[in-house]
Amino acid sequence: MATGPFCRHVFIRRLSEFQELNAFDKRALLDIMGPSRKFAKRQDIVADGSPPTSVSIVVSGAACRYKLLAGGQRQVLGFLLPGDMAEDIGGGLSVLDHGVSASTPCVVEKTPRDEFQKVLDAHPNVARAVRQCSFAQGSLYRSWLVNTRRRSAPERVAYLFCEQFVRLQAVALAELGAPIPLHIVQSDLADAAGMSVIHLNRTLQHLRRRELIGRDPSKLEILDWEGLKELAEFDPIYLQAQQAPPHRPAQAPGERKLDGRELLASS
Amino acid sequence: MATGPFCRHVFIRRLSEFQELNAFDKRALLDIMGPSRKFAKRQDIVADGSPPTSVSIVVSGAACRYKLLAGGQRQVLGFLLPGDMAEDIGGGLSVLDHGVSASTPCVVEKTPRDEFQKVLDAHPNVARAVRQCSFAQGSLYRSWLVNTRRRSAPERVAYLFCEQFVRLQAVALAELGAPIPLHIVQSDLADAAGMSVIHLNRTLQHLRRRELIGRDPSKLEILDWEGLKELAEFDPIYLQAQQAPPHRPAQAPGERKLDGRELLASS
DNA sequence: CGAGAAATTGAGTCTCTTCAAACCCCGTGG
DNA sequence: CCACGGGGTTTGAAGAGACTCAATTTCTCG
Repeated sequence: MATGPFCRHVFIRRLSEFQELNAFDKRALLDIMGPSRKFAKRQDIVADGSPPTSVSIVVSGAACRYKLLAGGQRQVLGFLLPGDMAEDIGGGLSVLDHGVSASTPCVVEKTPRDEFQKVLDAHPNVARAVRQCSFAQGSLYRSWLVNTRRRSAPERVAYLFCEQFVRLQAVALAELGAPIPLHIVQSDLADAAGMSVIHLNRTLQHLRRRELIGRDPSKLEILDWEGLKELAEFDPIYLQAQQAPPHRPAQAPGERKLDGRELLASS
Repeated sequence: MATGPFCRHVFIRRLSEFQELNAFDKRALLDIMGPSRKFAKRQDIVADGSPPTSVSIVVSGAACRYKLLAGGQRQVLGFLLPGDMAEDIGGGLSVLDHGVSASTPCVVEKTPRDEFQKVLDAHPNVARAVRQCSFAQGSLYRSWLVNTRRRSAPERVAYLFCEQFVRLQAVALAELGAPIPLHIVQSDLADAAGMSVIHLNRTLQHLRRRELIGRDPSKLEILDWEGLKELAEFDPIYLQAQQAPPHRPAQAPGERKLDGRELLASS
């Protein structure tokens, strides 16, 4: 049964990290999920300036939010991993203020925004979960803001790696010791860290020389997690979701809380 | 009557920009509003690392979100104007990831977080409005992220001025032609623009020489709005709230929509 | 009127950028 | 099988912007 505690849908798993959902909540969400669609590397999942008529949920692969500037520069605003939503549900803007494109091949589900809105109105638990998601986003933005402006190039890059690793770990896509198949090109990384490709390259060499990361440019291998965290002043608190606090509306019979172990195991 | 269309509470006016609220919604909000409290300039309204047990709403004055770094540096993450909320309501974090302090003397209302949560669960309109507020926050963070990393010092500062002006205008605290009594010290501005005070000072002189802003350091006088916008590549779309779209639940009798003119006039 | 805070100026240094070019890996077509 | 080509990566060198340290002036308020 799709609404059981081991629900496989990555989006519902994500929401459940923030807020316990009952069977009706899950059912309602599953009912409105759109068909899944594939996106090739570099393809836009949602274009900057398009009207937000749907909500896109990344099911697999990685994507990035970005903004192009007049000078042709590109700033990456964040990465999306499985379970993340691309658009704000019911955001006030009539058009999107940034684009989202696939960093690796992606599978995405698009749901009409109105359907989603209805579920939110009818299901306070879901509304809470989405609210918390959006606050978590805010927290992420804040950390990027600090990181991007206040740290040196090596620290900035180290920070990105730390964050990426922890987030990947949370969706069971990475673990310490194993190299992470990050198919992100240096120019993407440079756009995220806000520096030129040349400087990014030199920065990577610096991190390699300090034996913090591996030498293979095609993947990310963390050699010294503690050292990387220390260099980046990385503190993962801001990434941690409150562990699904119990809640007000009647709980559906047979439901129980997922613990972290199960969440990872079921993916 | 406090719940009428000309409701004077700045927070309800703010929410109404995003989402039309009925009399019950407004009543419920007014009922839980905490007592107002004064904060002196520089005083913490909420401290970094404190548990988010309440929701603080700025009623008058200006405040800023900030984060202190290990090196003693401070990054300002955004400014709060009347009607803004300091904490995320029901964010997943067990402690705040940043502090909020008064930039000018402030009046703030603190409401217990749980009360707020209950209103959100029971009032989908309010939930929508808050959701949209939080998305608007996200939009603001994104623009800061771009601004902070991709623009030169004069552009960055010009951008901050543009944004501040438009936001102040939205709450009827500023208008073109009149100098704005911005009691923000240069060190705050420097922390927001992410540069040293010295460099900020030189940047201001640069903007003055170009006759974009006035020479008085104690207030912000915009001499050439168009020029400032152009320099900053400033596009205010991201600040615009959708103009209170009509909505689903039954509208309370006697209620009608506020238009922008009335909103400003009633403040 | 004095003291401290805020704003301003000067000088030297370093990070990061830009421009330019070489390199390397890998898939393609001759 | 190998030259060709192109994206991605790496290297070199010069210059601009921003930072730090240090000192001076101006403002503001008790």
